[in-house]
Amino acid sequence: MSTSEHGKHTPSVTMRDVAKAAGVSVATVSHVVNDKAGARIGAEARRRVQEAVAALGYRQNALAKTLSQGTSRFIGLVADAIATTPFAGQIIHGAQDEAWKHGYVLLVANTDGNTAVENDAIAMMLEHQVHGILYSTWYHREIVVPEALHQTDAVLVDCFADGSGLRSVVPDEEQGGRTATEELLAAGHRRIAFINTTTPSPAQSGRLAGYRSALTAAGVGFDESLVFPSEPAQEGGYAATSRVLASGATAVFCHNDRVAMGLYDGLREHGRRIPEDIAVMGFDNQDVIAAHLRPPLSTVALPHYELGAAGVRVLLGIEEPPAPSLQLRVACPPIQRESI
Amino acid sequence: MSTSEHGKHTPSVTMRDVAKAAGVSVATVSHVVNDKAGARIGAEARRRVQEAVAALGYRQNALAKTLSQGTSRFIGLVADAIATTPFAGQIIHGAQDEAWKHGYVLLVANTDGNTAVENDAIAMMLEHQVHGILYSTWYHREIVVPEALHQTDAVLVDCFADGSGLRSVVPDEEQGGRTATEELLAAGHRRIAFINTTTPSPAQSGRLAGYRSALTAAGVGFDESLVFPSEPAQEGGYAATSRVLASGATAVFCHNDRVAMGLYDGLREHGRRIPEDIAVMGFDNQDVIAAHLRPPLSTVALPHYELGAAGVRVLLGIEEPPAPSLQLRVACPPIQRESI
DNA sequence: CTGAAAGCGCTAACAG
DNA sequence: CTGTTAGCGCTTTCAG
Repeated sequence: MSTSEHGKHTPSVTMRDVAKAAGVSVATVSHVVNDKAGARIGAEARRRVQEAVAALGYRQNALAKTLSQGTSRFIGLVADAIATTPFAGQIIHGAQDEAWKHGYVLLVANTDGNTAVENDAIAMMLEHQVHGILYSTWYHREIVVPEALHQTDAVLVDCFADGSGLRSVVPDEEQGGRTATEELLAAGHRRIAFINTTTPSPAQSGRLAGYRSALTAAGVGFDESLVFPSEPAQEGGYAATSRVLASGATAVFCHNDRVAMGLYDGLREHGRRIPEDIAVMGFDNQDVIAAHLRPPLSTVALPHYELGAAGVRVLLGIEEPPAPSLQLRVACPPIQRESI
Repeated sequence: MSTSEHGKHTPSVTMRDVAKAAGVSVATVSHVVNDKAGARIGAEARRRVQEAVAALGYRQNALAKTLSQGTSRFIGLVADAIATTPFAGQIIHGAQDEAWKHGYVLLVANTDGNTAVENDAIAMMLEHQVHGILYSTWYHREIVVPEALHQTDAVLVDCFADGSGLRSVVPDEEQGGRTATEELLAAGHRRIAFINTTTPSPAQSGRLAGYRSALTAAGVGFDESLVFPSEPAQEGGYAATSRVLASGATAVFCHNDRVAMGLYDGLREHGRRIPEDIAVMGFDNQDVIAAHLRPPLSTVALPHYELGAAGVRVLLGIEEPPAPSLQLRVACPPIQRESI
């Protein structure tokens, strides 16, 4: 260790240093390090520059570059809850991968849903000259757009705000509900119960609509008495067990994996085997749960990674949500395991 | 909508614009917007500047500022898996909150454990003049440090590399194991089984050491035959059930919550009630699982949020890991629920 | 083919 | 108290 403390702090080799070492001008260096198209640089000069770069360990200063070009390579991601759920992480992951792919870098901020923090976060991103902002929530819902968001290009991820004029990317709840139901139908079930959440949300109405449409399309018909309300957690699924059993259903589509997990418990207590006696379908594909229940739970995945990735694509103008909703709906694919 | 497309793209009001509008120089503007200590600015001038700022909607350009000051406000976080687990998100969250608190901004990158990506990520961060880098893994382990990391200030989070000279922040596995065991001891148990993982890791040895020391300290003594090997997932806990039962233990400390979840299943099949017939203690406090098992699982929490936060504190020199290990161990607190 | 020079938006002495 | 003036590291015409 030559330096004191831990700081290997930037001896900062600049372009000028490289230029001097290579015996050329900074303009030339700039051209070779950026592989400028229109710039015809002599083989000899180019070689000398490259050698100098290697020798000195030169690295561009992305900030200076941004300043001089006037265009930044940052994309901001403000989330209401990075951590409350395993899901949020996937959104970050998808956004980061996609941003990276296009040469952008992600600036993240967590706000815990606090409006003041939210505004600060957005302000900070604006000061950093972000190209745009991804505003995401950890579960699909309608939001009221923070005022500050309008000062830049923004796209909503896993949330939406009708009439705001903002583009958004959300999971296709209806298609998801339909898919889940179709899986059960395909296994031969005709009497399919649906334990739905009592919380009003796009998930509640969308999944129900999907369930209904799949049933109808299969000529089975929708039976109101087969849908059971429940809080969207283990406790709710457990509590719904006897009613579901009493309905004579041979399969049950649960609003989410946690409900399914509770139902598993209830079913077991009633001595029912899954899937022999009754099939169970979840929703969300919450890994820690779904993949490890016994039997592993068949479910439908919430495409969080894709939401994040699609968010940056929309922001960069690579993809365009259809008018008039300006919502890009991304599919929720079925995950087959052993509960059907 | 006045502008075409979605771009409210930076009309960019600069300091010069403000200066002109306020009839002062840019230096004056700089002083008032930064509330410079030593700068005595007349009340009148200050007011005019503030008005101009408000009127024009001026916002600092953080990048230009950085460039001129030579010191950036970025902290990089490179993670091997942002999303694979609910945990990683908490590290980001903690790091982000703490960084923010000190006026820093988090730049995140996910590498999926891919070395090439890792180096690119680090290079990118260096180009952005980060103040330093937090290198984190999603489970506590020893790593080999990417070469590039040595080119800046770095601290390891949830991992370590003895002899690398790098400071790290890790969970205190031993204290965690001790705490878990003590909870069981406090409930009056004397014959306490331990289902440990078969995977060598700081968690494996640390939790065992803690279990052992708690037992010894309580005068109960360590009994090798009470520790059962298991893969660290539901399946392992389930499989260990009969052996555990045969041992006559009245309580069992599981290597993690997932193992506990599997054990719950096994115990139920054997007709044992928790905690009446046998007490169960987990580890990790994996929310989706622990809080919603029936009965809710008592466990010990892995302090991911704190790891992230402490990581930035160490990076900023606010906290200093003790030599010679250079490891800052953060406590794993017990979470009491109803399985004991 | 290559170099000089003018900025990008802001800060920091240093003069007045 | 406030304005001038150099840069920070890089890009980008525009000459040569």
